[in-house]
Amino acid sequence: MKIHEVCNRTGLSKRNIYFYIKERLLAPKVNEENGYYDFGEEDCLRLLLVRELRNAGMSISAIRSIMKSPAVAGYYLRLHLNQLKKEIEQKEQVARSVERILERLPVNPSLGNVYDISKGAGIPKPLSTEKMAEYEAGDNNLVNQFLWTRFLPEEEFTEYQQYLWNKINRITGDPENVNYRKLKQFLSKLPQERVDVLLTYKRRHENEIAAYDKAGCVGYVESMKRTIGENLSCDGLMETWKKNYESYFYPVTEIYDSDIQELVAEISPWFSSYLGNIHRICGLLYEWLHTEEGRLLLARLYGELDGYIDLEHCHHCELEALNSIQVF
Amino acid sequence: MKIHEVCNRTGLSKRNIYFYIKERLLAPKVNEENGYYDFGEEDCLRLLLVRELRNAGMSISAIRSIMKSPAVAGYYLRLHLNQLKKEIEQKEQVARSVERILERLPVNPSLGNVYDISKGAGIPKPLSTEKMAEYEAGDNNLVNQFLWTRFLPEEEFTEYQQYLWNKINRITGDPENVNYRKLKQFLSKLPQERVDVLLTYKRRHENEIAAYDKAGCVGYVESMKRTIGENLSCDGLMETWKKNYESYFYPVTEIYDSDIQELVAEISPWFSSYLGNIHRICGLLYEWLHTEEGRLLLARLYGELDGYIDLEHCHHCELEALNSIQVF
DNA sequence: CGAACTCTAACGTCGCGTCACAGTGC
DNA sequence: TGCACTGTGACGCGACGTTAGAGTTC
Repeated sequence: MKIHEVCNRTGLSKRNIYFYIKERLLAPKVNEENGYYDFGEEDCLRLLLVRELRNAGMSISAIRSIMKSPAVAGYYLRLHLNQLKKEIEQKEQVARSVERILERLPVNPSLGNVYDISKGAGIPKPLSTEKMAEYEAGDNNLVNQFLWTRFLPEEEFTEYQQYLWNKINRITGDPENVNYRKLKQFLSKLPQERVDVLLTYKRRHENEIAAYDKAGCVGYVESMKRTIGENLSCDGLMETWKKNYESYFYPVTEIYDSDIQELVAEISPWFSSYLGNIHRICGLLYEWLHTEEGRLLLARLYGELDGYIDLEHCHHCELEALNSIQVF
Repeated sequence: MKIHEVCNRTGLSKRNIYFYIKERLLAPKVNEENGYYDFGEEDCLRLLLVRELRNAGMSISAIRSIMKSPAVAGYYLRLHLNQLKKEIEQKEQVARSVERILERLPVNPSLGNVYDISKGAGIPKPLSTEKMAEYEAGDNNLVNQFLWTRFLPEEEFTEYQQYLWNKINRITGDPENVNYRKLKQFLSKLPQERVDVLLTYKRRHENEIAAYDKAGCVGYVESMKRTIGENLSCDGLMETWKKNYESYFYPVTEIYDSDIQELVAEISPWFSSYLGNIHRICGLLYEWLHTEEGRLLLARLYGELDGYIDLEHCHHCELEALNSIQVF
């Protein structure tokens, strides 16, 4: 299919389609002889989807993330919804202020009149990116999208599963919840590529762990011993760890270790498997760290991460995070 | 005052202030010796006002119009309010659609899933500038701002005046009102500079007419004879007239000639004077056109403007408009 | 051979932020 | 003399629209 037909079928302009190609939202085949693009059905589908998401006001970069791995669609849609709500609230405030100005404005005002009246109308400050992050970055549902959706079953929820999912969102919905607030801030400051990398890496990696049998778990423990040792020697990684410990690693550990894990496990057999295996794995590693052989690594852990680790309080999650820190 | 202090007092950045100077929102004095700006109190006031209006989301060009002639502030604020309301409505529709998508989205969707669900969620088409113009460009209050505010008294309204003004807006608020709809479309298509020129020209010109005594009126009639004769010879102006007759000149004539004029005259002594004088002037001119001497011009009027004029139906406004058509 | 088509590059939009640089004041 | 300040110009952003031009197909 040549571009002309694609224009007809999608309603997009040629220039617009070229733009999306350059932005890597689609990569149609190229006819080597003349350099023409050769569009297929999937390219049309992608373009139509891009148009829908653009109409919804999503940015090209968010759309690119979705096109690369559709699994993150829920996360970015939820994020976008939060932003939309904030913008609506902002515009409504502005509209009310402008109405107040119009009510009070004399017929032939001077600049001073206009200023005095505008100043008194309570026009809000613009939404800066900082404030988007600093204050509440939307509801906690976004964090749950980030944490759990990759584990959830692919088929439509049963009523019970829906009930459990709603319950999770209700329990964690409290805006005062410290761990969720920290994660919200963390996520809103994290550049999009990093979010994508985290989400896709975690999905793949945790599914691997969920699929291990006992031998697999033991093998993984061995690799963790090596990897954690290596990571401890790398100053850059240790700095990353310390910098993100308060805002990411620790809150995630606490959330994984809270009552919520049971609810998620009840929704999702995958998460149940993951939970069982990661507990077994980290338990083995923890025991080994307290043997003669492991004592050296344990000492290095507490030496390097002075204050930035708490194995007694909750050992499994932090060890696994230390093992996977390269993706950061 | 140098720029550093202005930054402190206004909270704007240096670069931002330079930008506003380049955009002609203020023009501080320049020290000829070293080329430094010398800001005064009024410059600070202008900057503060600009910041308020920018926070309200107005464009630089609209703000420039207001800074040049604060009298148009009401018009542009009303216009901006209409746009805000449309944007809010649009965003709310989008937000509802995104919520529907999130409800229906499976946990690990394919691109096809995302597309099907998005398509079914009723995401609205983006607001194009054409649609802003083509459909209703907001409420009719904007048209009343355009038509009447320059006549209204500068002091705060009395209760009775407020009552009359509300009544005018109520009477003309019907979205089906043909003349108002035409004017709304006309205004929304007119570039901003043209709106400014029209508003400021009309304010000045009509105040002049309102101030005439009898001799002034007679003198003005003489000038109208000449000007209309000249304008009739100019093909460009005649084309302008015909092009805008249906969308502007005729609707304005009808509105000026409707019951509303009495309400405005009751609010505004200025308008009352203007109305009396323009009636007298156009009456004299109309009579003259039916004398031996004026017959030639009358014939040219009907010859040139075949179908685009209707002196019998409402003679005063069209003659005056023909006289002032150069501002178009 | 000419018209219609395909691709690419470059500039304009809007409201600034962010350098980089040259000149000035204390 | 050094350092803070003043001005100006250029580039960047996001999502394209709009030419302008070079090459290709029918």
